[in-house]
Amino acid sequence: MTPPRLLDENALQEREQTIITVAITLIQRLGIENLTMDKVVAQVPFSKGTVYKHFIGKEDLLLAISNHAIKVLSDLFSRAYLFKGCSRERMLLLNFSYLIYAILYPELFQSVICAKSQSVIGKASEQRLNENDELGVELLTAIHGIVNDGLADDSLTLPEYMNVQQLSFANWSIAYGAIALLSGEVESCSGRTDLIVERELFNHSNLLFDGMGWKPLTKDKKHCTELTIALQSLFPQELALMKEKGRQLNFS
Amino acid sequence: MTPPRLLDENALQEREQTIITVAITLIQRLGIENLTMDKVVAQVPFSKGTVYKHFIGKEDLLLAISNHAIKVLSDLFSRAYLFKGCSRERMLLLNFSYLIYAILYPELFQSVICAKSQSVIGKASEQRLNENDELGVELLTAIHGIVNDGLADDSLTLPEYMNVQQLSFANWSIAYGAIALLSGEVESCSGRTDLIVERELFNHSNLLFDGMGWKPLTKDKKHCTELTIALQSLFPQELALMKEKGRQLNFS
DNA sequence: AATAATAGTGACGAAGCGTCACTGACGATT
DNA sequence: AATCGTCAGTGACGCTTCGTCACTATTATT
Repeated sequence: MTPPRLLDENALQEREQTIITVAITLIQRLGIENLTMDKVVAQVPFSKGTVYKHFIGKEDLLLAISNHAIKVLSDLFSRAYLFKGCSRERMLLLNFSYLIYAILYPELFQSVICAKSQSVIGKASEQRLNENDELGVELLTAIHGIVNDGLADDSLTLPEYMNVQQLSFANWSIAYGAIALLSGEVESCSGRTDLIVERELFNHSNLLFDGMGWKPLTKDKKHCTELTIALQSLFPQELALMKEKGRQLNFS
Repeated sequence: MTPPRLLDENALQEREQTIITVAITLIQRLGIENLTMDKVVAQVPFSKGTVYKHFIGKEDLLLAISNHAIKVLSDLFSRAYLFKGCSRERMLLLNFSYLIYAILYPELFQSVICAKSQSVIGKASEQRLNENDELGVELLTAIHGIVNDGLADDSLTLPEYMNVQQLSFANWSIAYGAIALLSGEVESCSGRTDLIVERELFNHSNLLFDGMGWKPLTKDKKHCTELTIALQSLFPQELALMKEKGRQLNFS
């Protein structure tokens, strides 16, 4: 006997996306700490059992949200990667695309961070973890690409004891540090009076790039107005959205 | 009538410390995600009600643990601050003291990060939040101090658009980024093959310091052996403990 | 119509959090 | 010595959340 095929793959995907979207909305409204499966189920046109067909548990759903979030970020990264400009400028743009993302979608940014914790990873499905890995690699690809371009046109030289991966990671790491500590309503860093996340990200990036000898150095060229223009051309919609939120980037 | 004084302040403090210690042990054993008040109560010689006299909720206990953790870190920081050496070397040492801390006490490191989240902050007691602020400032004091020493002896000059606080924060931020992404068993950063936290921390720190123009620059002096020696003299016990754990620092 | 296999449901058990009505101990008062 | 008032301490209980599973509904095949 042939087992009846009642569910098409497409509808399944769609339903999964519905659940994820609802969950993200709930996180926006109530905060990630108040997300419960019961609330998700209540907001969704199917029952608990069905939701649990898609996600083996709350943590699996969280990781799915994180994966969705990484896809959104990935899009911003690739725009920075494809920008026509010198490599150093593009890397700075990439860092700022990360910032824009963190400001515009704080709930997504938070989900990704939250999903890194052992408590989530330990309970998510194998498949979703694999997807997470792939997406992570995809993100790094953009960074690697820019570093490689810098090496190719000689505006950047590898320090003797560092390879491309390490340089790329250094960039990711400093952007992550500044944004995680300063962005959002997270009371992350006491004594952080007068610290403005976009300004610090700008400064940290330039200090790092100067330290790498990534040309043009700050002493030869102020990257400030250039960045403003590039951001405007690359992320017009996003900046407009931020303006609506009453948030404008300001690095003087 | 005189209200009977039956409880002395000292015993209260001691009891609170007992609870905190037990909770930390539980976190070590079971992971922070599996810490429950019931388990703490079961391990402690007094009842739930009494525990809740000290901590208004689970989150309050978590913040108390975080505060304890910061005190431990503070001690390491001040040792780095008091080291006899040039300012740049001391700042590098401070960053490494942070790393040692993260490796030696991963549960404390994790508690601090965890306690930054809105879900914890929002439910902790006012008093404990104040203590947290003070401790945070204390931490930054050591960093500020080293930066100021660097400025005083002219090995470091403020970039025109940055002040002491910003420079200090830059250092904190890059150390945080590297350690948070690479240290511990947190599956934080996919595609992180071949990244070794101590080596990357070493590199990021030096790139940043070079970018700041903090003398002596890497091109004039390899800071590698110097760091090894200083670490051995400042943190002999800690390094020995790490060795016991089968973990040695390796930045080549 | 009967059957078989899958899709979907929601009541329920387990576990965790935090409360509150109660117990008991001790000093003060009579 | 008896009574009272106050406060430390207790743990059973109510509430919420998670995730399961026995059951119902739906659809394709015979």
